[in-house]
Amino acid sequence: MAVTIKDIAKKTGKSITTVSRALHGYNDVSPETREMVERVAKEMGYTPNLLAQRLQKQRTDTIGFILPTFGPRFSDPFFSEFLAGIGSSATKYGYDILVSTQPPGEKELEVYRKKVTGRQVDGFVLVRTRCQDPRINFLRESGVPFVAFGRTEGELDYPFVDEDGADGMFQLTKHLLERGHRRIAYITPPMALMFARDRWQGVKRALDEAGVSLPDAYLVTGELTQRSGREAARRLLSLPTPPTAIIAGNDLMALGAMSAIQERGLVVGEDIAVAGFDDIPMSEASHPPLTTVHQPIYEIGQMLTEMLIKIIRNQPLESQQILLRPQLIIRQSCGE
Amino acid sequence: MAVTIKDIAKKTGKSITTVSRALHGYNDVSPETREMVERVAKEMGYTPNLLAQRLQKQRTDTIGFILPTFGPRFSDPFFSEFLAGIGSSATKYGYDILVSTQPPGEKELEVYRKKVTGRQVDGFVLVRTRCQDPRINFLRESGVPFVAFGRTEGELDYPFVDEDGADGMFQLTKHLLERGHRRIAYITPPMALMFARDRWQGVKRALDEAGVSLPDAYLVTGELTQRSGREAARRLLSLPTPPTAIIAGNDLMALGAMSAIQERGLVVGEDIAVAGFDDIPMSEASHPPLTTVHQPIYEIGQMLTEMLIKIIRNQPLESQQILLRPQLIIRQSCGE
DNA sequence: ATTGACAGCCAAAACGTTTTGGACTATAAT
DNA sequence: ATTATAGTCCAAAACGTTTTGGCTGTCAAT
Repeated sequence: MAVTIKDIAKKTGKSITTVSRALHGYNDVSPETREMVERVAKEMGYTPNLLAQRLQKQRTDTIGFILPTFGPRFSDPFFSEFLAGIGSSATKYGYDILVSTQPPGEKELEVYRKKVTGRQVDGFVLVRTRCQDPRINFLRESGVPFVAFGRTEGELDYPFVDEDGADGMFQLTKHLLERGHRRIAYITPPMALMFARDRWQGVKRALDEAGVSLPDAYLVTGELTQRSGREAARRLLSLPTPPTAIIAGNDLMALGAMSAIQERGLVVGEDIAVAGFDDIPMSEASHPPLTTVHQPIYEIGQMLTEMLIKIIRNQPLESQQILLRPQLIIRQSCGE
Repeated sequence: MAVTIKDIAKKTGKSITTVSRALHGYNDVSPETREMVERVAKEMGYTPNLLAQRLQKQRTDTIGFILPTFGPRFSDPFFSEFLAGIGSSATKYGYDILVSTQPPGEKELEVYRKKVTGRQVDGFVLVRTRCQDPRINFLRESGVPFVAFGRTEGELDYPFVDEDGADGMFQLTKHLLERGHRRIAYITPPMALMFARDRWQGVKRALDEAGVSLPDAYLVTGELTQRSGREAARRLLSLPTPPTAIIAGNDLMALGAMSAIQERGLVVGEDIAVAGFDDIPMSEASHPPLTTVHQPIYEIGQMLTEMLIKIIRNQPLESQQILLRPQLIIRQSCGE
């Protein structure tokens, strides 16, 4: 069926060794032979069998990326942008991306292990790090190259890119405090996620410094989706003394919160302020446009991939831990 | 480094043949041997080298999916949901997904070709079909298994799943007509995309049947993003006689259009109606919630993947072409 | 005439599996 | 005592590459 190096050897009358070497620019084949081999290869439509190549070379030129899907309707714009970033760098360096979907939990590590020992990938891009992240321990111990988007608690001896969520939320919360808000509520992602804890630290610090307290009822947990943001906001709005400002741990939940406010007939930005984190494209187009903290997802995907490839290739890394300074994006959802 | 079948053979004192057969449930190995092999394999942490396995078996258990990325900020919630659907079925049947990013154009087919002849994938899931789609011609001719989300012009002799966009838009447009709208504008995706043409047919037919004409200036093209939807809507609103209703070819553009309307101080659903297509999660949470046509992206991803796997395995397909009947979702963006 | 250097070529091993086509032993049937 | 049968086992080939460690012939220098 598919044409192999053997077919070319037969056609050209050379050995398969010579064909292989001719195609790879070795200098122990004569120019005429090389030219002939190349011509025949092209004529016959030869493409190397990557499986065989990889088996022999003991590397896969493939990067693993495991999507932490929760439930069926999984539609986080975050991931398509991130994946596009990974893809752009991967393509640039001739790598493929092997994607699996696997919810966090029991079988998770097994998937990672299988991909590694099964020689399917050369390394991993991790995403959504948890405070105690078994994946990181596992990969660190087994010596598999990996990079992470996000940090963990404990020792940070692995390569990562992260945005300083504490600083971002600090800026954002301060912005709200400066605008006079004192009853500020926070919708947090599950605290097991490292960035959730991080962002919460930022909120907390800003409030503490201003001497503002946040009652227990003002701290609610959402699942990162619009739907859960809306439900969380509904609860907040039903409190005896509802907040005058709601900060959400990500934009999707902030947008959900906006819709909960609007369904009550209140005006976001006037009656109540809303802010998010991520600056997904949607946030610019919402009504009112959402005040948020920018995160360059696409670029982070690119950076991580390039770092990973360097690690795989044993090339030096100029900086193996990158903490990005967040940028506050002020729009109208917290008032004019 | 990694433990191979050979190591197990050495340890157990059996041949590699026997080890292989023991691990695969052949009945020509004694129960004791089988048990011993299995125990040792587990002890040593054996995982088969998938590269070797695949090279030998001449199949890859991998599905190819090539993301048609346009430009750097590529953040379409559509794709993460679709990918999650593919992933769920792929995992179920033990397949992996190989993802590449590649904009439509010159080098596109080369990527497909390389993945096939390089034995990286057993088949493809195609997405965003174009009216004249070179990918389909190529795959059809080379006999590679594939399934497509969407149809093309010309002969439809390949397996696909699609939602009847013409019917969906027909229903939607009729809904607007029934509500008294006569000045209806349409923001279309690029007409080279099959679903764009399809949906436009539906709009057109509804208008024709009602004897309503759509002036040239009311038909504008967007690039499927919020940003382009907003820009298109701005143009429409600046017309001497602006439309009273705007239909967008997808939800993202509809949401962009809503923001253009709101930035003019107009009220969506009262001053002007807006409708979209897709029913992405965002549409439910927008303000006002968007009237749209539902598309079960996740399920479509699943269906396509299962179809593809059946084709790869030469199993019969109960129906190889599926056209889904769309469901109109009426919310508030076209009035109460 | 020998030696050395070099250009051009190739057989065979290796990567880790699965499968083919037996071989061997013990027991049962003739 | 021979022949079948069944139960275990295995050597070798195959999948398509790359790499190792040669070999052969030519030419120039000694």
